[in-house]
Amino acid sequence: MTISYSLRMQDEKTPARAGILHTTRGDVNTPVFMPVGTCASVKTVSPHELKELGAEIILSNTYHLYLRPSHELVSEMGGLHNFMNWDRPILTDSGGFQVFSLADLRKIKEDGVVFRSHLDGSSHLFTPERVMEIEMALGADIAMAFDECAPWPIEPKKVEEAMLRTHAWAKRCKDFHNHPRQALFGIIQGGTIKEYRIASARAIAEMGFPGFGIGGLSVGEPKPLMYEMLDYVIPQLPAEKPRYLMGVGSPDCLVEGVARGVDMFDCVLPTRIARNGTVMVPEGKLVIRNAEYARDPRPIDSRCGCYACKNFSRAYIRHLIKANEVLGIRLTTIHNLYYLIHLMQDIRQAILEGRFSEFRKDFWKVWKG
RNA sequence: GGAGGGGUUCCCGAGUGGCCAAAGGGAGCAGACUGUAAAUCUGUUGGCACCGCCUUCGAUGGUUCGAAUCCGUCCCCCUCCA
Repeated sequence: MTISYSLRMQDEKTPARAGILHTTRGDVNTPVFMPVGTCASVKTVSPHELKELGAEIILSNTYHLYLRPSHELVSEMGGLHNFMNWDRPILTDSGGFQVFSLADLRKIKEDGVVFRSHLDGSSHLFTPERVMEIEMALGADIAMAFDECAPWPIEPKKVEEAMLRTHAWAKRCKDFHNHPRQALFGIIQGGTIKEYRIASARAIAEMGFPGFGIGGLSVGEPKPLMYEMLDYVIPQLPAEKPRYLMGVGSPDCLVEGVARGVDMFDCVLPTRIARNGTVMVPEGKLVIRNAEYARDPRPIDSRCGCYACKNFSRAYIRHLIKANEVLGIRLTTIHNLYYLIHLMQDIRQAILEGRFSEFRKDFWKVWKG
């Protein structure tokens, strides 16, 4: 077994749980938030800083690294960890999300997906087998199966097609994958249809992956609908394996995801909104670029222990953002990542101490959205 | 002193009789952002009693049904020649 999950504490009132994900590159405490480094870099922050922020595992992307600099080059440079100088666990997404996000540049076929490169227009066929080759070459600790992330809203027929294709591809990924030090996670689809979600969870669970991605959510559907889907999916999954809610990362969704039994999350939200001048605070978000903070001497959040909050005022950070100084987006990125990583630490602690429900209640008392 | 060019809405800058409250860019203000084609994108930026009216294109006086656009005078800036 390349990866295993051990449960430390199961919440009594909810499916929430705290555990440890054991990988060949070390343990990861769950529930965990994984910062996203699509192109082998968590935008604006160094691996050293990521560690200081408390990041235990990060995400990278098969499709983007395949296009540039190419998986062969990464492999030649000693694999992804060596290439980017990150010695903790890495999870690579398969390119399944790009089936959704680059919808105008791809064509789905039964055998795989033909992408037209956004870099130079060239065509690239992504089959499950090809994706496995690329992910094995990159050498992350966890690889994701190649799936079809469907948009929302969409006709039920299309949801079913995407789901069945994802199942077929998951099987092909599993049959092809043979990296000795890399775990392969399957991905559950099924849109926002209860029957499909349950069927997909069962089908993927049956294939015996060491962990499960819950995909196709957080693509525009209302949050309550996403929560509802989690309520259907999680009970179908084996308790001894980790569950990963893909692409979810707003604080409220993290709390509610954990409350439903999710162990892992990733999201570009904290890093992206940071670059666009917004920071996360317990009340929700604070648009630091707005004029009301021009003369605000306070830190982003006086309760926060991050480097930005320990050293700089809102006025200064706003100035940096407005002036397009890179330090500005670095500080907001550092703050947002710190906030989410520490939110997860707090959640873990609450679960371990048997007070998760109170924690959740307190979170919602403060949260304004 | 002579010759030429120019002064446009916060800034740069287009417009040379009506379709002009005036292109475009910048700056400003606000919104969006959830497995990253994103330091991106969208909206907005004279006033108001806002499907209409008022004020604005250096100043002022004219021509005209109608002027940022044409004419007179004045003010200011730039280039070249003395």
